[in-house]
Amino acid sequence: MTTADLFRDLSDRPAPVRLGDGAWLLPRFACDRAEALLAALDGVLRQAPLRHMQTPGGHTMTVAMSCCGERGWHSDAAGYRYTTFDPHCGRRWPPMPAVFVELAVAAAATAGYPGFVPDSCLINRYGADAKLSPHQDRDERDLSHPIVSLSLGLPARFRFGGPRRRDRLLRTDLEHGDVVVWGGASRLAYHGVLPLAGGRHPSTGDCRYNLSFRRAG
DNA sequence: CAGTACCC
DNA sequence: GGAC
Repeated sequence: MTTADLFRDLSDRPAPVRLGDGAWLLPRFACDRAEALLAALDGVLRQAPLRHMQTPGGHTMTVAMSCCGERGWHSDAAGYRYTTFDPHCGRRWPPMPAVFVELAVAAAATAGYPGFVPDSCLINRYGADAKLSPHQDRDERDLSHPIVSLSLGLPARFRFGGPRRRDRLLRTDLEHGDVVVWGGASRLAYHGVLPLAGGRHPSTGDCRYNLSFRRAG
């Protein structure tokens, strides 16, 4: 950490918003690093292109996905799982850029999860009409590690509930640079994203990116 | 039969 | 609600 990091003025950032027990929205947490994150994302996606995965039930996901880090999430007819190789090309997933790791570590620590270090980043691109039905992130080996979720580009209508599918889902808008962290009692909370509204963002054009950081292995 | 990172 |  540099001196500039230590003395960066954080006073213009809104206070964290509690979404549940152990779940926090950190508004605009990544705003000052958004361009560096997007530049690094560009490099990752050149090595591991976005693709529309199949669900085990036989549907094509509307969200386009890729991964970086030691492990990557994958879905096909055989189920959900993490792999150390990209099934698309048979090579390792691209390494996780340092700016990704630093952002995830800092956000997790801010939300009460010191010591979190991701080994996997799932990249989701939401184009027009893309959505993600409510689901749990439960394919990771050790659920004591939180999920760190970064939003870039167009805003999303995010839904966040509890560990049972029937639990009420709250709705909150996620904007460019927002980070959501959930763990502890909220680790298995159902969450989803409503269909993306149209529009244009200066940094990403007509889409939204979500980067979710996990420790999968 | 129950459940769904589904669909209409 | 239905199809998988």
